[in-house]
Amino acid sequence: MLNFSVPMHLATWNVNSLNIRLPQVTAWLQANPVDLLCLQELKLADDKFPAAAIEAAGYHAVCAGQKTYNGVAILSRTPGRDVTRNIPGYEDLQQRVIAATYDAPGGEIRVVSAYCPNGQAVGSQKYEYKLAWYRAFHAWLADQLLQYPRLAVLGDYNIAPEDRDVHDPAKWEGSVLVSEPEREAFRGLLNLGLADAFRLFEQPPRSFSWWDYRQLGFRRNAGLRIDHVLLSAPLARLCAECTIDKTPRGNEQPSDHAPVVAMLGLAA
DNA sequence: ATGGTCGATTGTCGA
Repeated sequence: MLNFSVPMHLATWNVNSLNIRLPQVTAWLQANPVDLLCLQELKLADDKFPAAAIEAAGYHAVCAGQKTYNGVAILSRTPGRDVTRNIPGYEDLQQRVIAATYDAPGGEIRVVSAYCPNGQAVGSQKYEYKLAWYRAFHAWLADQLLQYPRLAVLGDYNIAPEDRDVHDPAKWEGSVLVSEPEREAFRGLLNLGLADAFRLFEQPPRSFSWWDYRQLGFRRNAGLRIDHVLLSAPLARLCAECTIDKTPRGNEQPSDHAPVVAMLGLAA
């Protein structure tokens, strides 16, 4: 018996303003024709979403935007359905979550694009908001997993899960993006049965997805790995590769984040 | 040395 496998590429990229980064997004898609791209930090309202340019690039899109801050989208080769915006039941004016369902070989896949709160500083109000938001996110993902066994949650988690995800763990110890309560929140998602796709494979040491614009962060590789692809067990079993594409971080006028790409080998 | 750079906005905040 022959077993056919169809590759499906899923990606996530915090673009830090889709207005500024649109040409880089379409150029990246041309060079990396992924099946699905989750975007974060659009920083534009829904009526300003560049739908025509995205369609011209060959992608459908669903988005949950707002002026100035936050905003998420999912670009896809095939249209999404059953779109969910925000975390149901969690009152929040900040547009941080969008989810949709996609047809794929072997059955439908549920995809979440998330821009998790930054938290600003440990002990701040924004930090407390971050931890509360993560509790709501956790509960909702538990429910999503019951409805959708094939679940992929991609985005900017604003958490570096382990010290090997930090360029200078001593310097960062205990600070926001790295603190133990945040890492505990991240591990809580893994304990739902989600796998960090990047860590399913051997990876180059000092692999990061975000570098501060200041202090020549990228040139010094002074970064953090805070952008993640989490996969439910049925998808994790099919995951054959997960990589960070540092190329666009070297562009002129880059986003401070790099895209993360996961490849699934789906049964035809 | 407590800054530094971006983006959205036009003061200053958020990251």
